[in-house]
Amino acid sequence: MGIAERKQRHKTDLRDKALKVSQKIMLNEGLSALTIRRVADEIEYSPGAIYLYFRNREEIVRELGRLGMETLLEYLQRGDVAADPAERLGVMALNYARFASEHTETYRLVFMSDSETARAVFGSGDDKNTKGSPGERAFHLLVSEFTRLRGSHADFAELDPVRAAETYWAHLHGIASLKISCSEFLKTPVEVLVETSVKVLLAGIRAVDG
Amino acid sequence: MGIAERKQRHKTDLRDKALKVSQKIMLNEGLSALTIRRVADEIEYSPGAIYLYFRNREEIVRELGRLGMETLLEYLQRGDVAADPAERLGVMALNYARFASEHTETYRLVFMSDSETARAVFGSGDDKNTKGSPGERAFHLLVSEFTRLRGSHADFAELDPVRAAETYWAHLHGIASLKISCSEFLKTPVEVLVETSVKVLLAGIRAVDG
DNA sequence: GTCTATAGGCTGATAGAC
DNA sequence: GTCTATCAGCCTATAGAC
Repeated sequence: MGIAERKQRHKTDLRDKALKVSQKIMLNEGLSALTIRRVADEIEYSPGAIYLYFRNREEIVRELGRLGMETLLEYLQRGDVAADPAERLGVMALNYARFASEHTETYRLVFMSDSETARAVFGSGDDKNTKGSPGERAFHLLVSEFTRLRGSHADFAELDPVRAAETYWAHLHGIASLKISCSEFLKTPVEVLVETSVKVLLAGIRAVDG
Repeated sequence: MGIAERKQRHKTDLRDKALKVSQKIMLNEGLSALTIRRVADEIEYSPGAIYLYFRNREEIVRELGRLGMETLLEYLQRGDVAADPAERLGVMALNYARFASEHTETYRLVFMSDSETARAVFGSGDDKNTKGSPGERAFHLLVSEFTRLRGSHADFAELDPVRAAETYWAHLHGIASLKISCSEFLKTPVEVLVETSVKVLLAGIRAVDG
């Protein structure tokens, strides 16, 4: 079956290559610069050939979103260096903001465009993956950290982990996305905003739910 | 000069008419359905005629954003019914979320697209308007409310109004925009999220800055 | 089977007739 | 001031060459 395998390999190679140049185009020139013709040019094939590997442009974009969410997951998991749950939440918050600033177009694609894109990233992706989509796993990281926080600090005994994670996420997303779309009007630097917000949120959750 | 005035009136009438149908199209079918041809059809003129009243499609979109921000300003000013600064901040938060859910496309346009749109709305708009752009005035409402809060409650004596307003805004924007782009994955209803967030933020600010 | 070339239908924007 | 005709660009999708 060497020939069939070689052909299959050739096919996935070309698909991967197309995805890589798509990622490069999005990073350097923004999502709107990502056109079928452009991708085809870049990998030196005709526009029509792209449709052998992707159903349409949307599928390329969705794939880029999924890849981006895996990167975000990696960023968040780096928070594991800290020992204390509260401290870990702080590190995760900074890493979240760092991801948004280092992968602006990806962040915009996943979290700031229409719900369909988000659904593709959060909704059950591969059938094989029993752990859920990258997006779900990223959110679960937050939830489990709040669960640990509840267990380790008496002040947080009454905290609802899912509710707290959503509040936390919403706040971080607010900072990250305002920085992207209204940067001139956020006078405070993002890092400062994130760090004070982490303090404020944890203190507030302790005072309200504790 | 009656003739010139009549012509001028006719011109502004047509421009207003074009803006109104544009607003309607954006509301009902989304911004992507707003095309020059579509607007022209609706007001029963040829596509080329649109360019007599607007430099290009971008100018129509910008105008829609500016009009939307004036509406947001009205929503926020309804918070004045409450007597207490903290209570007013709560009402403003709910009205902010309500604006986002009732004017989703406008909200997305102003706060979730590229910085250029935001700049058009926040940046100094009309030369005549000494009070600043609608966006700046909306933000100023928040700042002055936090200033009043600082003056009226000893617990908030050390609060930085601008910093607090940015934190507050970021959080509200986070909730509103996640609801728009990732609605399936916010399990908690927006109103609940906003109300608990207001409590958490005020308690947190009091604990940290107070 | 794989890929090229091209058709057909959108879009924004402009030049020139009337 | 308005319209028609048109350009250039994007997209999807497919017939047919190799």
